[in-house]
Amino acid sequence: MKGEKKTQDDVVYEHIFDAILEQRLAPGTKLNEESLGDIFGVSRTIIRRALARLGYEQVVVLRPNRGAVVASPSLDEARQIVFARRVVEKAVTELVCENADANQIEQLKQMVRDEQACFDRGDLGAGIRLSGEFHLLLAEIAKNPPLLSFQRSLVSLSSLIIAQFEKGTAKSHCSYDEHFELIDAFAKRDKEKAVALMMHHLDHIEEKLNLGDEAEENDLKAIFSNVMSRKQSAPQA
Amino acid sequence: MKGEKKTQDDVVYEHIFDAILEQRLAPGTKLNEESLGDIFGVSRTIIRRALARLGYEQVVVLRPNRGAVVASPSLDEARQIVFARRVVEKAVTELVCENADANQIEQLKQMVRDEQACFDRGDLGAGIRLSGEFHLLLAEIAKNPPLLSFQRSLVSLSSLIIAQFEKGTAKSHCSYDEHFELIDAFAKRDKEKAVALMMHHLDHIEEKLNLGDEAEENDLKAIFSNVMSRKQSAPQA
DNA sequence: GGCTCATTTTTTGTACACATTTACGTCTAC
DNA sequence: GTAGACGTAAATGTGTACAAAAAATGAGCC
Repeated sequence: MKGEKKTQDDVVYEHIFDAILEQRLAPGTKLNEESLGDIFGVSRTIIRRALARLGYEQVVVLRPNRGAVVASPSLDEARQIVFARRVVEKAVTELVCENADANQIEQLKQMVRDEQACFDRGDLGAGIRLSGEFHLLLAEIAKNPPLLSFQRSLVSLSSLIIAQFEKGTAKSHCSYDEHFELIDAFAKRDKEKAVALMMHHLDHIEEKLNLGDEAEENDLKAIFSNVMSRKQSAPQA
Repeated sequence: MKGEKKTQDDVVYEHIFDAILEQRLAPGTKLNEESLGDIFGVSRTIIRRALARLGYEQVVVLRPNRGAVVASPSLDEARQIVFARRVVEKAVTELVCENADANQIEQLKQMVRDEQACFDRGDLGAGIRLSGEFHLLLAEIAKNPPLLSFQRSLVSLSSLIIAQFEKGTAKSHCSYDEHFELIDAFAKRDKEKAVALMMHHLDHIEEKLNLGDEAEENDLKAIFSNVMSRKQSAPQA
C-alpha cells in the first residue's frame, strides 16, 4: 500500500527495535555505536540517529557520554506505562467506534489473522510485533496524529515490558481472541463494550507484571549474590 | 534546584523553541541548518540534533532532503491537538488531586504568580511559556513519566497554536485566574471540580481557534484562490 | 592481599569535508 | 510566448577525522 522509500535510519531503527522486541537484545544490553555501524554497514552518524529516536521513545536509555543501553523498566515504571496506555486506549477506542468504516474493520481482522498465524507457528517475536501493530492501526483509524505518535511510543514500551516480564509465562500475550472481540464491538459501534473490553485487555498485561519477577541477568550482582556468599564451595566437578 | 549541565543541543533546542513560542519565528519559517549553526556558533551536527528533536515533538516539520520549517498546524490539526490534551489533562488532573502535597501546591502557586507578573508587565512570550510550564509541572506532580513526556509535546504544540491563532485577540491566553482556581481544587482534592475546571480551561483554547483564522502567508493557494477566478478583472489602479 | 592512583584504551561528542538531492534560472525549440 | 530541458547554485545527507570524556588496565603503595 504505502510505497515510501525508507531512509537508512529507519531501517536501522526497525532492526534494533525488532531485535529488542524479539529478545535478541536483552534489557540492559549496551548498544555500542561503532559495533552497530559495522553490523549494518553504515557510519556512526546513522546509528546515532536511530539511537536518538529509540531514546526519545524511551525504548533505549541514553546516558550522556556513556552510551545507550536497552531500557529495562522497573515494575513501577511498567505499571505507569500501562496506566498511560489505559488513558490513551480509552480515547482511541471511543474514536474508533465513531470513525471505523467497513474497509478498516476488514483491515483490522486481517491483521489479527496474521497475528494468530504467527503465534500458531511459534514465531513469538513477529507475534508480539503484530499484536502491537494492531493497537497502532487503531490509533491510525482514530485519526488523531498526536495520539498516534504517543501510542507508538507506548506500544513499543509495552512490547518491551511484555518481553521482559513474560519470560516463563505460558499464557499468550495480547491474545488475539480479545482482538477479535474488540473488532466485533467496533463494528457494532458499541463504545461501552469496546472500552470495557480494552480495559480488560490491559488488565491482562498488568496481571503478568505481578507474576513474572523483574530481576534479570542485567543485575549481575543480584544474580551472583548467592555465589559470593559461598565462595569456597566446590568450584567445578 | 536542578544543577544538571546542559548539553549544547539542549541550549540550541531551547533557544529555537522559545523563539517559536515568542513568535520571533513565525509558523512556516524555513530553518536553515548552516545559518542556525553560524548564529549559535556550533556546527550543523548540533543544529541537526536540535531540529530532529523539535521534529519529533512536531513543533517543526522535517521534510526529507528539503529541510525543516516551523510547523503551522491547520485548524483541523489544532483541534486534534486540543482533543489529545483533553485526554491527557483529565488523567493528569485526577492524579494531581490524588498525589499533590502542600509543598507542590505552593510550587504551583509560585509559578502562577510568576506567570501573572509576566502578563502584567506585557511580556507575552515569557507568559505563554510559563503558562505551558504550569501544565508541565502538573504532569510532573502526577508522577507518570510517559504522560509527562507526551504532555511536553502537546504543550509545545498548544503554545504554537495559541501563538498562531491568537494574533489579534485581546483576551489573555491560558488565563492565570483559571490556574489559581485549579490549584484550589487540587488543594481540596476535589477531583470532579478540578477536571471540570480543566476541561473548561481547554474550551477556552478551542474557542480561540474558531475566532482567529488560520490562513497565513504560508498557504498561498488559499489566499489567492479568489484571484484565480477573476483573472481578467481590473489589474491595477 | 587489597586498595588507590596514573596510564592506556576504548567510546562518545563535535566539526568538517564530500556526495546527493533539490530548487531555480537560463536557454532552446516549437 | 510558452513549455520543456539543461546547467548551476545551494542545501541536505553521510562518512570520517579529531577532541574529550569515561572505562579498563596495570603499577605502586599501604
